Amino acid sequence: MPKPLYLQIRETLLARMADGTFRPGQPLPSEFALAKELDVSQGTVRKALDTLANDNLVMRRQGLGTFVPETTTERALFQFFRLTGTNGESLIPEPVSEEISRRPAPKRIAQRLEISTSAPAVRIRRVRALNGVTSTLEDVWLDPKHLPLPADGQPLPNALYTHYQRSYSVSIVRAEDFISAVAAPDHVAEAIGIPVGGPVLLVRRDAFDLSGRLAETRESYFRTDGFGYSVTLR
Amino acid sequence: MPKPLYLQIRETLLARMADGTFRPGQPLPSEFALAKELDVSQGTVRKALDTLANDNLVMRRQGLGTFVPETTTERALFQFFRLTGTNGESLIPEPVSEEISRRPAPKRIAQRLEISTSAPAVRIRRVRALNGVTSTLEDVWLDPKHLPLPADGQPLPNALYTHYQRSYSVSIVRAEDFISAVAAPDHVAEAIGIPVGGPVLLVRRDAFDLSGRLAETRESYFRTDGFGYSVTLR
DNA sequence: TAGTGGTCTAGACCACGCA
DNA sequence: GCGTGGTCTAGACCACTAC
Repeated sequence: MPKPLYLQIRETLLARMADGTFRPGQPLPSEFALAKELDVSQGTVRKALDTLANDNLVMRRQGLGTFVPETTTERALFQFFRLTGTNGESLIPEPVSEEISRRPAPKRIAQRLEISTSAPAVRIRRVRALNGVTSTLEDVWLDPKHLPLPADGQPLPNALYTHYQRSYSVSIVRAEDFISAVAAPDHVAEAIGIPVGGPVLLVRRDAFDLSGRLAETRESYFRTDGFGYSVTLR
Repeated sequence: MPKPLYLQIRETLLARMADGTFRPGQPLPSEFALAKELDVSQGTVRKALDTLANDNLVMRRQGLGTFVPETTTERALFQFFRLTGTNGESLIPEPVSEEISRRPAPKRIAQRLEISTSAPAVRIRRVRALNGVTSTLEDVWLDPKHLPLPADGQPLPNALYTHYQRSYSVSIVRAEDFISAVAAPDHVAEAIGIPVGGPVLLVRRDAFDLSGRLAETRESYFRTDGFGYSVTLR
């Protein structure tokens, strides 16, 4: 019992995005061109493209074409940065400091990255501000075999996802967040200017690329006076 | 410049769900029947139904029909209860205590419900347990003109949304959560057995019905040792 | 067997962006 | 004016459910 045609087409198109045949920012061939090449009707190609557009995996613009989305800074912020002000206004994080190191990952991180605790992993520790107030410390962990990351000392873009895509052709398309409240550890409290043990939001995030592979895992601490994590369920 | 036909059909069908012409648990007329009645092609009705199904506003089952979803307990838990264990397992809240009262709402609540701070509102204060551990206290606030709610002393179902639908034909279809970390206030700490001032997750939720109207607002405190709020972004 | 939604096709016309 | 995606239609056949 094979999958429906349009889902097979979807997989084909996704594979071409993952392997670089279709590149971010570039248009896909037109519906008719794809239909002819893949030997199905234009309506079936359309249905495949519709499901992809629905998952934010392509962007369609009438009169222009169907595009592989670029992980622009705006897009990364809009799609994946869920912190808003108390009234729902969006916020833009401003860099305060960052530090890249290579070190063995703690067990819980190593497990998520599926690497050994003795192998060195890349850790990016960033402190950022919201509305001018230093309010977040986050540790991003990467498997260097997958995302080697730049030499130390080189400044990172504010939006890492943009950088993954441009430098390594890794497009982040899905993130799973696990949110809890914890007492601020010493280094967090110091970095973001709150009392040790004060309540902070801890967001553990696993981010996945086009092929469904885990690309990074991060742990972000936020002070939440004046803002919070917003999400809509339907 | 009128809306596309299929969106007009969508609105028509939504209106019929909101006004009770189509009732929860009941099937809609078939695609062909709707097409004939509304004088459009079956494909257009299908497209309207597809968008509704995509938003979880109808449920389609091949060979059976298209149904107005019932807010079953399972559905309410699956769709709107985002607390999971550390490894992502779903959790089922068990009632510990509840107390219904009518009282003026604090200003921030009154503003969200769009009622006056002097008018009495309904407050449901519930304490619930997860995995046998008392871990959440939540205050649900209602506008009695919209959802009068049962006489005191009468037990409430564990899932309020089910009750709203059965007793008042109010179907909750969308919720907006705003999540922060706070120091546990006295009454929360006492209720869920943690130290006063310890970190707890505070989830403020606005829940909306089929017609887009705010049906309730709630503030839930959770201790997050052993579980957390899970969400997937794409 | 009858009726439902699911897939697939084919073709017409519209709205938009651009040269 | 041309090519793109967006809407709408019509009809064929498949897969599932109920009786």
